[in-house]
Amino acid sequence: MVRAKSIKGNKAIFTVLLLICVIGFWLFENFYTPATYSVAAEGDFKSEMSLTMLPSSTTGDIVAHNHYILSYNEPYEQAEWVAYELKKEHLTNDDRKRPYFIEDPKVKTKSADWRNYRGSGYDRGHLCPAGDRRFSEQAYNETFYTSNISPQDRDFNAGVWNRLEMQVRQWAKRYGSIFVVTGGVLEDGLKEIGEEDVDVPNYYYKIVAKGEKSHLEVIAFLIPGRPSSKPLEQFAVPIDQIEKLTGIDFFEKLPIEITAELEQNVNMEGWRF
DNA sequence: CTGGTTAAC
DNA sequence: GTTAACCAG
Repeated sequence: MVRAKSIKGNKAIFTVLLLICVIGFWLFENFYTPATYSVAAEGDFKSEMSLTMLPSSTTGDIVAHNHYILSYNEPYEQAEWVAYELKKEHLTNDDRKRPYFIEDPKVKTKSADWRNYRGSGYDRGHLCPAGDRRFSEQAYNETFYTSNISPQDRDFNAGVWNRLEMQVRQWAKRYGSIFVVTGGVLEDGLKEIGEEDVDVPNYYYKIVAKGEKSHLEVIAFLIPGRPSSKPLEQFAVPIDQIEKLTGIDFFEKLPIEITAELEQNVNMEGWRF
């Protein structure tokens, strides 16, 4: 009978579709890997320094890569901070091929596409500098996630900001090991670029720490995202000022007795420029 | 070092 | 769309 036959036919088609779904899912699970530079084996965030000195996250979206950690702020389409330890041994001149900027596979909300920056007039400015992570291909490539960049004025990035990054490398070379936290000041009313509305910070900050937990030495910088030929010293500010602007608590895991005075003052002794 | 632009595949 | 070579501050 015609009707029975058609039901049978539908059943067969349904079975085939189901099989395709099952096989497809199996293939996806077993062979699909998202674009990533991550390598499970590498990673050096077991160190006490990194764990005890991480800032607070205003978003809760903390992502740990093998050689730096960040807190992503989705509405601004960039990290609110990026933190990493810079050791003397990290400083190398290894020649590396610049990879493509890709979405950070570990940011659940998806980090901004690099095309937001195209034609915007702004640089894709690294937060964790590529120049600090040249010691391995993995470390270098990791800095090319779009979660690690922020729109920066060309002459700011290649100028005063680059000078600060070079100074930080000098400090690492001189003092052995330092801890760095950096980001743009994310606030209301910022200019936005691209289809995803990536915010353009007006200010960038960088906090550098060295020494033992008990007597930490910290210096903080707040620099407008414009070209400047002023000496870096003139941009030093108390950490408190950056905390008020960003809402981030930079040494929340350390005892208040240690951090209170540390954060209220600018102490440049112990930091040779 | 910090990057962008261009042209060829 | 990707990549390598070249260019600029």
